Amino acid sequence: MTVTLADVAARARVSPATVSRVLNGNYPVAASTRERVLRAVDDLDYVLNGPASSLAAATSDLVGILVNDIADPFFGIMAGAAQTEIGGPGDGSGRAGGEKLAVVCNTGGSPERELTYLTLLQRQRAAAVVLTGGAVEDPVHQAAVSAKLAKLADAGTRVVLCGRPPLPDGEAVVAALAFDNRGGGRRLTEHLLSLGHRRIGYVAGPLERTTTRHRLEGHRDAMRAAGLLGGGTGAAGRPTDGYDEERLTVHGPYDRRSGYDATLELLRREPEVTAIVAANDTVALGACAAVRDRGLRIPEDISVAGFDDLPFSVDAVPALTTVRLPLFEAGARAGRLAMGKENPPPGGIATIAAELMVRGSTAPPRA
Amino acid sequence: MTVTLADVAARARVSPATVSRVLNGNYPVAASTRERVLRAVDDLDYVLNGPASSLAAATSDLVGILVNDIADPFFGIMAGAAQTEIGGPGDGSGRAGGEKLAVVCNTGGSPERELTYLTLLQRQRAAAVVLTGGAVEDPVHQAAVSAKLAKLADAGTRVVLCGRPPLPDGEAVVAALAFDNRGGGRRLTEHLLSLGHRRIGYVAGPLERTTTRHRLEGHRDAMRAAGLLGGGTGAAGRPTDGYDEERLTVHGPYDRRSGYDATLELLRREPEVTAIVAANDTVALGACAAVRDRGLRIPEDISVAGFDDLPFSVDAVPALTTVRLPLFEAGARAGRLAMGKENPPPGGIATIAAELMVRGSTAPPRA
DNA sequence: CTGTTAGCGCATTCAT
DNA sequence: ATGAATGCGCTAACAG
Repeated sequence: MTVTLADVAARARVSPATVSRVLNGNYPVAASTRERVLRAVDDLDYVLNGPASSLAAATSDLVGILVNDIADPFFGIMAGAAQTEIGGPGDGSGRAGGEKLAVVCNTGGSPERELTYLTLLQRQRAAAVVLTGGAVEDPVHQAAVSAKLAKLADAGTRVVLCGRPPLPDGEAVVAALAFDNRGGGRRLTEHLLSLGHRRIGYVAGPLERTTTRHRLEGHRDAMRAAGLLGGGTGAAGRPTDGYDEERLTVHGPYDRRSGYDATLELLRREPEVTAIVAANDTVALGACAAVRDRGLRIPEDISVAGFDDLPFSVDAVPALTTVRLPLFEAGARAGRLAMGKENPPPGGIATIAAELMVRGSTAPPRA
Repeated sequence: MTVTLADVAARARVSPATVSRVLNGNYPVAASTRERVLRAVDDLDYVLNGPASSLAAATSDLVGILVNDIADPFFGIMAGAAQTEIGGPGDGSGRAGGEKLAVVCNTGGSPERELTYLTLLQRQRAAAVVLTGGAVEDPVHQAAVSAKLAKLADAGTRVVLCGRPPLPDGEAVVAALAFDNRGGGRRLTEHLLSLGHRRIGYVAGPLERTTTRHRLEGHRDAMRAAGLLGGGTGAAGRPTDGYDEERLTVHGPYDRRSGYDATLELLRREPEVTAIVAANDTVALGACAAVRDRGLRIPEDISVAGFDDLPFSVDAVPALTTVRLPLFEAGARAGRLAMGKENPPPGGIATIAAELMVRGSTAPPRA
């Protein structure tokens, strides 16, 4: 019923092997016979059987891109950029030549689903896998992921990390592109400190996420350097200077609502807060709404800052002070790395700079 | 080197067929032998070979979700919702049982890439395909897509449309979930008219897109009913009542920048405009920025409205008047339809209602 | 309930 | 430059 390679071969009066060769283009074929074959393909409307092809070749043209939340532009931008590099521009014929099938898989931030997708990709003998965004820090899960990635790499799958810190045992990955979340977080808080803020509330992301931790650490680095914090991360705790960091930190998911609720909570705990730093721009938007609903002005009464510099942040009112991450560039680079179109950075690890964007949502505190 | 089903069979002292049966669970197997097989699978760390399995079974567990722009939450929300229904909750084992691999493919709005992805999915013998968002109206391309979908359906792939109008020849699709873009557009403009607006600028989406056309038609329906428009779509043109619709309509992509630029252009063409209707919320955000940059207030000087009611719209300042589309619900339903978990609507077509959300960005024009 | 037997459709040796 | 033959790893009848 369905037309196969043999049918094409028969119609073109060549052997199946020859058809295979022109389709894959990895082998010299006389121009005339190629023409004949191609015509037969079109005549018969033949479409290669992917599974059969993958079985015989022991590899597929599938490339998986894992994201934590597909509804979040943070991931959408990276994934889209990666897909651009992987899928190729398309030849316009719709015939789908040597293209890779770049597909994005939404883990929803769930470790189980991440593992499941990885297994599914492994099962499909994926050509490459790109993991985007922060990792869950649970040691058991991390070990499981590392083991899975090692197996994937072993089977010839190229593994690339984008916006995620390198693996403890980085041998399995082609490259890791990590954002400088810590440095960005530090510079953002330094900016607030330089404006004169001292009581700064922090709406952090979900617990046990590398992104959350690094941004928060950057914030606390800056606070500590300003003498506003007691014992630092991992250091022996000594009494804090007037208020403790835990009280001014609230954790929650990376969404608008979390920013809203957490900000109300911070305002309740510490009415004297003059600035709110949010885990990311989406959270910051929620924070802004909460501040306004409490009848306070931004930035006159309270400064608010975000992270990522998503496209909508510049249109917020007032425009959001934030930390810019080159999401598109990083995603595109990850895509090229996954395709072997670009050489990995030295040591397989690259840290991507984060740039402070000062805009209207931050200003000196009231006297 | 790589462990196969036969290895598992040998270790469990059963036949390969039995292993296959426990793995697929579609066949009665004694509990004791199942245990034995499962243990062997774990011991050997066996992972099913997807291509081989798909080849033999003549179907794969891949489900494709096509989106126009993965960086746009409009698509991200639908795709994420669909994926939730398709991927299943994950069994937590990471072993990946009878799961489907829901993957999203980003066409970037390009007809060629859409076709390419469809071919790739066809090649993979995908179990189902979900097409989201508006379609390109070019007849040649539409015919090509229809033909491709017919072939997919023919090969047993379930095709579902989500947020896209039904195909002319709808036989190929399981179901089409269409948004009532026209009705939503009409009600939005009626709202503005009822506030007293008469000179309304329209920032439309890209040309030749169903979504663009339907929303614009709804707008013009309302304008015409109010006697503010000349000859309508397809009707014989008669002189318009004071100004022509073309002059108050600017087309552009569905992005922030388009909204910004188009709004400046509208303001230049017709300084007396009292309201701007944008193709969607993202565009509306750009429009707001342009209005402000021109020194005008929202909504006192100019009202602005969007479409979709994306999560950030309620946090805009002032909150955006818009038309709410139940993106998540629609995506989830499309996912269930694709999995055959839900019965198609009568005739395979369902129109999904759009709800007007009146918020702070619209108000009566100045006297 | 379990084993045996045949392919699924293609890529790839090895010849020629 | 092309053809012939082999097997990739699994599922699906069919037996039993």
